[in-house]
Amino acid sequence: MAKPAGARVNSRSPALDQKEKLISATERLLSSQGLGCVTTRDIARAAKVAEGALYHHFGDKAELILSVVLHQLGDFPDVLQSLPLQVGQNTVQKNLERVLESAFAFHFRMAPLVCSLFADQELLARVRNMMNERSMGPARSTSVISAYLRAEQQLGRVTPAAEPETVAGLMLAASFNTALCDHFFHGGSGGQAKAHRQLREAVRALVVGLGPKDEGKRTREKR
Amino acid sequence: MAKPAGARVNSRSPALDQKEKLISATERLLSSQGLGCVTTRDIARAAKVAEGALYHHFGDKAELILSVVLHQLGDFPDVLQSLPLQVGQNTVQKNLERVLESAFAFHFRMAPLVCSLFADQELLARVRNMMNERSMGPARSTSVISAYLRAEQQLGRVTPAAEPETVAGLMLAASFNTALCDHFFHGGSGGQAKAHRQLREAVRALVVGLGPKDEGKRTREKR
Amino acid sequence: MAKPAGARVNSRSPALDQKEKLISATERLLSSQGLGCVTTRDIARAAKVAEGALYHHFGDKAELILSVVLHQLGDFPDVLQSLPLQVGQNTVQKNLERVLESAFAFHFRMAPLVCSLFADQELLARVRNMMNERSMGPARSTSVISAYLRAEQQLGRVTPAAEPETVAGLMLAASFNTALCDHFFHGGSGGQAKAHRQLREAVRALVVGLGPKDEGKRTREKR
Amino acid sequence: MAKPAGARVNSRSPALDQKEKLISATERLLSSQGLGCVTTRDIARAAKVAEGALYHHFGDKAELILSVVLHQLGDFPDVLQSLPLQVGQNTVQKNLERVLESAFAFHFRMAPLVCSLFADQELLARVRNMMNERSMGPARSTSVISAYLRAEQQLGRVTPAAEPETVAGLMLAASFNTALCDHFFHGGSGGQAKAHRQLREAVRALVVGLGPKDEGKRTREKR
DNA sequence: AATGAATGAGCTTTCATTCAT
DNA sequence: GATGAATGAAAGCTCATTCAT
Repeated sequence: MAKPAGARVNSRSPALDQKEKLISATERLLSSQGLGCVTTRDIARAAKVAEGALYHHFGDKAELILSVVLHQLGDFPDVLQSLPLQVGQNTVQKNLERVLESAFAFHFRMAPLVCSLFADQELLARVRNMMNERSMGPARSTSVISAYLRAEQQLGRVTPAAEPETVAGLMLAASFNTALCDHFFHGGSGGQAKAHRQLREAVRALVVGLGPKDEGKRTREKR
Repeated sequence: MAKPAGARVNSRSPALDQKEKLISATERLLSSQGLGCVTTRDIARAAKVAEGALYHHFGDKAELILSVVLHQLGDFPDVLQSLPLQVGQNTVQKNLERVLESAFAFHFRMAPLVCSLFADQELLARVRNMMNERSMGPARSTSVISAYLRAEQQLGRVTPAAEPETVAGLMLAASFNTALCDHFFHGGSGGQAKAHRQLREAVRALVVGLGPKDEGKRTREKR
Repeated sequence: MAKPAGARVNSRSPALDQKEKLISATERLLSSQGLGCVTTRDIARAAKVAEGALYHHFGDKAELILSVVLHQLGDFPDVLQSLPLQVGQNTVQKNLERVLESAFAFHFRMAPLVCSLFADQELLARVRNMMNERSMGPARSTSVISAYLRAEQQLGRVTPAAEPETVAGLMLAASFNTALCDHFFHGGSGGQAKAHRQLREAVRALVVGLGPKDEGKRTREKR
Repeated sequence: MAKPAGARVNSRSPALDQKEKLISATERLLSSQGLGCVTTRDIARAAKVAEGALYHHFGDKAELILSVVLHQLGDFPDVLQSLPLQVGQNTVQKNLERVLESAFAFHFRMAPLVCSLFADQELLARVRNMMNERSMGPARSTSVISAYLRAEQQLGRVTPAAEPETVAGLMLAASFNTALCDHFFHGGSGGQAKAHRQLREAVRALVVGLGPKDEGKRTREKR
């Protein structure tokens, strides 16, 4: 992701160029064709690179796919970094809605690829290992959100009766599920608007029961 | 043309036998190897059937896969049929927990296959069409659960503030997500117990905010 | 071809029925699809007969094909039988034209099948043997025509300079060639009219040089 | 991308080598086994090339066959180019005999393959299109020969009564027919000598009627 | 490093033939 | 005899991977 100033005027090291071109071409193809139908030839052609070059940068096709998965999975958590700053700001609901919007964008992007890994258990296992080693996975997002919720509990803006981990998990589940269904039933072209509305309602449903005891109604009224 | 009752004691028409053997062998293989890695050869061998037989019973490989998907998807909704009978019985939470247990078993079984359809957009499209024609999909489950919730609202056991559709959706999302993550991160062998606990907590989190206003604590105490 | 009065009211022996149905169905299919694309299943379906029945009547598929070839090849020479009767009648040219018309109809029918035998040298060899054993082949047609020509030479209606065998061969070659080209270049739907005109001209070209010395012009004028 | 002059002494670009090897191996196999029995595996083995290589050079098997057909069909018309130069030389009969000799060699080579195309109507259609686009076909040969005949008519060496087109067509029909029958009835190993004699006689039969009026020894005079 | 022609194992699918009913 | 489900060898074709240039 860092972009070192290249020595050559016109580009970074061609090697890096190629590697990135391969990854982004693969990403593009995967989003339109499905893991099982993308060939190394397609990729090389789309990246405008020789087929053999793929094997300079990646041990095999699976490794390239792995890189793409990593690339896609990598860029989400950053979105969450601003959440802690929102503690006590706006309304809890508004803050959570904003987070879910990002989460959804992320889930919407990565769902087809991540799901299609199930088509190749071996590849899935490799991804699993990789993610375990780097402790990636939804746990991180969950913990950011639940930390936020705990902080709001401290401020009395969320009932202490709520289980932050569970609520966070529910929210992310809703987001991922909505994204997945959109792809599954509408080929990813289904009403994004509808998806967002669903998510807002999910947040509200959760917040309804999370507001400070005597505030329950008000929270709802604010919205 | 006549289909004489088989002379063999132990089986129905061999044709049906073969068809079923093919489907169940495929089901088995798919769950252990992934859609993209299962060949017709594997299937025939596992079903102890000639490779050509596959094409007597199914137009092509995709149609067989489709049958398996249908087979897996088909047996869930029945589980929900008893839910309406529970209205007013036990506690709301207990009833929902029980439903989610079935849902989870179903989701746990079908998630890998359904997800792996994303690896083959063409096949996915066929499944999509099939499901649309038969109006399968999560909408049905959601509506059963939300109908139940509405009934409980009438009885005053669930706060009228709750949006039944949304709550039902959240519950199913939680179930599917838990199942999926279990497969993704633990190869399906991860702690089923842990998954069930998570789901119970999810139900509680939702019920916390859904109990009748002055009962919130009690609901929790009961558990 | 003989049709013995069947014992049963409604049909001849079903076995014969089947055999004929198979042959004529095959004939029909071959004329529209090409030897290499006609499967035993197609044949059985077209003949409304079980696939296995084919093997009661014929040792294998090739034998059925062989029968069809025989059937097609068989019905021509009869057409020529009336030629000897024409000696001295009408004009030579008219008589030859009439013969060529029949020859062409025959050639037009059998050319695609006979030619497609070249796609399977083994089958071709079997046909060859069969034809040799029965001394089938163009030799017979040639000899009928050349006998006719010789007779006309006796009558002075054809110049003695003509080589009857050669002329007969040229005529049949023209007929077969015209039929073949029609199929090859126009899929058999090419102008039949044009083909007939070509053949008439071929006959004339040959007769022009064959007429008795002082009759050459007249022959042509008559036409 | 650059195509360096091969380091190997003995060959052109290996790619060209392969393509040619494939074509000539296919040609060889086709002449001994028949279109319907030659598999891509056979071809690859005979060409000492990997099976996959076939698909680098040709879109599919049919395209390779097409190339072979083109290759066979391509080299004839050149033979005719010298014919115009013979106008007025030698005797008409000698000139025509010489042409027919070449034609026969050509027909003898290509007949089995061209005929076997009838076994696969789809392939036949492709060949038909290809030939139409390039205006190949017997028309060209016919027109060269008939142009020659017309020139000889001008010189008075051929009677003006002859229809050059028709005579040319008859000659080529005789040639093709002779070749075809040789393959059909004698597997291509039948007496070539006999075939040549037949053709010479055919030419004579035609020329008998084509000689100039005052030269033709009667037969010709009359016409 | 970069190329892309070449490889060949392995895929889905077809089809002549068999055989229990 | 008649059936058609079942067989399995073999077909055409694909594609991840290698390697000479």
